[in-house]
Amino acid sequence: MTARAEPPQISLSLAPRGLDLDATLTSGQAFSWKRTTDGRWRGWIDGRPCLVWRHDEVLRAVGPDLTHEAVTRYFGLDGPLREIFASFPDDPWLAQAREFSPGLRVLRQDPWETLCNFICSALKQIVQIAQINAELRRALGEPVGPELHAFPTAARLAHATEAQLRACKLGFRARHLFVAARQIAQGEVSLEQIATMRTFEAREALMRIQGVGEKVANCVLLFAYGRLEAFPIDVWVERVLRQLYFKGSTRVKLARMADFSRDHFGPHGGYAQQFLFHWIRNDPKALAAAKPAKKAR
DNA sequence: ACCCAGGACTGAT
DNA sequence: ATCAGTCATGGG
Repeated sequence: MTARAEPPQISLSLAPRGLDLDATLTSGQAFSWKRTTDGRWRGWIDGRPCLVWRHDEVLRAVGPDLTHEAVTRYFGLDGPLREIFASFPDDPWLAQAREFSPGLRVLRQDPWETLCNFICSALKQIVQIAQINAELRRALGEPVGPELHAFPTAARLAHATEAQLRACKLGFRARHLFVAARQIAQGEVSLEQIATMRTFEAREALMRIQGVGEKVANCVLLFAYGRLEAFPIDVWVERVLRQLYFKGSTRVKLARMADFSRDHFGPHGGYAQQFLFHWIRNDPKALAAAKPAKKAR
């Protein structure tokens, strides 16, 4: 404890009925959280810095202007979890994935930052996306404390130079992010309106943004707008589907896997997708099960 | 040295 | 409509 006066903070607690912070915050949906040396998590909820940790059955979060409602919503603990899980198919792979990390939750994050994160995600590893997020904050974000920068607004990114963006290790994604920022700043696409649209129209609107294809649109719908039916298929989920649900067939096309996923995993398929994604990337048994057949050499 | 990463865009069929 | 080529950069 420092002797200095603390900034005004609100402390709160809730019984989350199971929330695995480590799994949730490292599962490739959020990219601005860092684990502290004592196992807590520093990050942002609704644009406000905070510190989050779990003690037994209680989740604690501390940060200026933080509310119980905001934390509950962010961690997706206000949804009908029991109904969601009950809607899952009786499926041995999904069952294993859920068993691997039962406390994994789908977050509901800020749409703008989530959009940027996934525009930057193309052909990047999760750690690198987090690094880009940190660079953008440091270079262009509003300072809100020592070594603490908010995520830059669309207007700010729109007025940056493409060279500034490239300096944040964006590579070829710099142009995408730059154009996207201008589109949002000029109101060509409204992230607020998207919240009111049906998922299909919301997806089409998102895909009008530069750097946003079907996969990124689905990530934003799932991880920011709470559209649990959105089912992103990245290289990992494609691997799971192909190897475990299509018997390793090499010719099944992406569109068919998307159709299958919608039918098979149901109205909250995106949630199932997140269990599968985390499972295949972290459970050695899953990796072994989904390993492609050895190519003849 | 080589392959891969939570892909999207472009231009040619 | 489908399909290969291309786009930077860092990790394993």
